[in-house]
Amino acid sequence: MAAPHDRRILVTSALPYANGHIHLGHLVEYVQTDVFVRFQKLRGHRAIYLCADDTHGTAIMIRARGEGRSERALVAAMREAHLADFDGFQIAFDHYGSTDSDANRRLCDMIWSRLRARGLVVSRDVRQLYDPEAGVFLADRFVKGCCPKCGASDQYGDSCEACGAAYTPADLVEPRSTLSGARPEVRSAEHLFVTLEPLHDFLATWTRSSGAIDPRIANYLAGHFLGEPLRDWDVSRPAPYFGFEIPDAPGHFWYVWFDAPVGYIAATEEWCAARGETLATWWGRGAPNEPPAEIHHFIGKDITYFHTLFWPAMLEAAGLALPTRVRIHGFLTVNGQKMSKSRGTFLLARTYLEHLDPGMLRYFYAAKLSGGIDDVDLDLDEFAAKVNADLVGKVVNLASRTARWLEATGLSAAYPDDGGLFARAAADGAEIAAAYEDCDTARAMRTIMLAADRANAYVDAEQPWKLAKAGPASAARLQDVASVALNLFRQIAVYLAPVLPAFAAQAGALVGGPIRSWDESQRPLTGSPVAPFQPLMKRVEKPHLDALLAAARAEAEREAAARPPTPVPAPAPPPASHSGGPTMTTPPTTGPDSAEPLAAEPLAPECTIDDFTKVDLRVARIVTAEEVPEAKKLLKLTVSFGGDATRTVFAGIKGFHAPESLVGRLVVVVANLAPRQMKFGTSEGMVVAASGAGAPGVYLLSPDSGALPGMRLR
RNA sequence: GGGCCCGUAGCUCAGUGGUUAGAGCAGGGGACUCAUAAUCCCUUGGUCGUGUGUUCGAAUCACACCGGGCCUACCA
Repeated sequence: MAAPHDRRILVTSALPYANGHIHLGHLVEYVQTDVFVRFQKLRGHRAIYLCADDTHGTAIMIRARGEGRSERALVAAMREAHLADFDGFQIAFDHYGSTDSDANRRLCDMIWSRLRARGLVVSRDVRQLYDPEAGVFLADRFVKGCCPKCGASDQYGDSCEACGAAYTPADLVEPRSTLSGARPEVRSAEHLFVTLEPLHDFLATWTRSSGAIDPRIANYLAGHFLGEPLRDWDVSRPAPYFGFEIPDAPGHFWYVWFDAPVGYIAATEEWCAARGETLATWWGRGAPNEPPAEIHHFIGKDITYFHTLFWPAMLEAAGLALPTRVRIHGFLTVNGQKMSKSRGTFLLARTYLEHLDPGMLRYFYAAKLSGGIDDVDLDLDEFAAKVNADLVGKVVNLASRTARWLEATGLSAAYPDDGGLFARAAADGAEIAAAYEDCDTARAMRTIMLAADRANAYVDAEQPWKLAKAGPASAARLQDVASVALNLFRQIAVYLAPVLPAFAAQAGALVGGPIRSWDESQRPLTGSPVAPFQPLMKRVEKPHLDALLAAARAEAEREAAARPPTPVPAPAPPPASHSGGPTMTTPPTTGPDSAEPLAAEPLAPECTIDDFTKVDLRVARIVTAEEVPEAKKLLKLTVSFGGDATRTVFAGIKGFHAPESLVGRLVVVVANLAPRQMKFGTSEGMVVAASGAGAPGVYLLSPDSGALPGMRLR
């Protein structure tokens, strides 16, 4: 290890695929990585945390097609969602790129030409199933048919779930494309391969002796891949493919797994460009006066061989720095089982954020992760018990039971005799730091909680509440006791800061200011003012967990309902009895409102007041309302903003509101919406209405009586 | 079928050759009342999966078996 403050540490998490939202399983890795990076920064090292969206490949292409938009539109939308989720969980990337970037294209090109120059690229024809209707080659999972061994129907192209037989898609009986239903044909196409066998010795040595990977993994690789000649790696896909076209092989695109890890470097380059640094500082192999940077990859066990064989092979061939360490973790289970949509345990990041504090999950993961590849189980009862006992009962309690006595006086001017408690916990810092360094956060958390236990015992023994009642004679002693307790509290907050950044900030606001350095755990504070105590964390209660699971289940059901590949028929118009207006369909509510509508449609990402004011909402009066006979859902309305300002608006409320009942009533209109040419005329605005899960219908909004057309909503 | 990991108190785990095996949570009893029914003290609870070895000494090492998990499969 380099001198303590001389380390340059580049850290990555695996790139999330732009085909889906972030869930709690992903977050095991991002939390683990973020904790590691925050720890390194707190220790004063130069650490950067880089990640990116993984955007290319067939799955994205197919999904974009299905949604009737471009791949880039899909990818851009998913990026926003990913970033909002990460932000919610306090995952602090130094840069978050995309594999669909200019930097990535250039770097892929660079690495590719170096592979070419070393003669590692070979070309060969591959016979693959082709969907003549969709016009694409089919990956194994896009083909279904009957198992050639046992005849089971509806099996995927690689293996049979019924009898376990393995085969190739071409072996399937009565194969069909899951994209179009067409019968695939076998076609031959040229593919480009990276031949890895020339790097066999290098990989055998590197996996075994570089220290980058756990010996157990090295053994697995040795047995599984390195015990025989390495197979060539197929890195190209014929058009059409969403990705980068290979410059010296027109019509061929780099396979998504080729350009994905290069995204680590591309993100670094973008980060460097923004700060005037050079890429070689991080991915170069070092110089006499500049040793190479440390590179730490955090990944899940499912992508082990990409990161321990292909990736180092690419880096070696390209003359770039090799990973210092590949950290492999297991999967997440919930209540002891795989996350399951039908059980309601498929928990999306944003669903969690709507119900619970992200810090609690960060702590729970930290308390569970010990650096190994075992799966992590999120048992919700255990989660609640652990978070409540440790964070609320022990740590937060320390401040909440003593801070009030120091609001007036601040901390004692000299650190009082505490029987060696602070010094002991300060000495524990070395062990805690070693555990963090090792990604054994479970050990770190255990050690920290022991300090919290000792601190609470101290408070009990000193009985500051009695000192408080004893009056001025005991004031100095009271201040001393509380000063010790708050110092021990802040010391713990420093140790927990990598895991609980928001909590650490609040602790700093209470006493001592922002926590900037690990060293702050080594010296007690004296004389500092103490702010009024604010609640730092709420206990997890059963209803919170029940609501979370209910929301997850509702989400899964909503998604399942939206999934059928055949176009969903337009909803049939409801019975005419619904058309009398909003009052008829809304029974008075007595008990608590259902959680269903919100659960089914989680809140959108946060926006600013500026975002909101871009939308000009006005009160308007409906002047005319008429049926559009050919339209299934639309009514044609003329609305007035007062005076002679009127607009023609098509509103999707047919069947829920009789036209004649609408004339004269006040509604809310998006007044500055861009005009939209529709089949039946131009719509010059949008009438605001509510709809969602839990009840059918579309509900118009009405202002309180007295509002005038043209008034703005704000 | 093969490989790897795990099996310690009701639960989650620490302890990996050396005094009567530990912690947190849960259970029981008590104290306190400052604190988010939080905290503190005492306490119940384990033939350390089973068996056989190695050793002066085994939860810890070896072998076999039983049970669980992960990975991978007519190739390690």
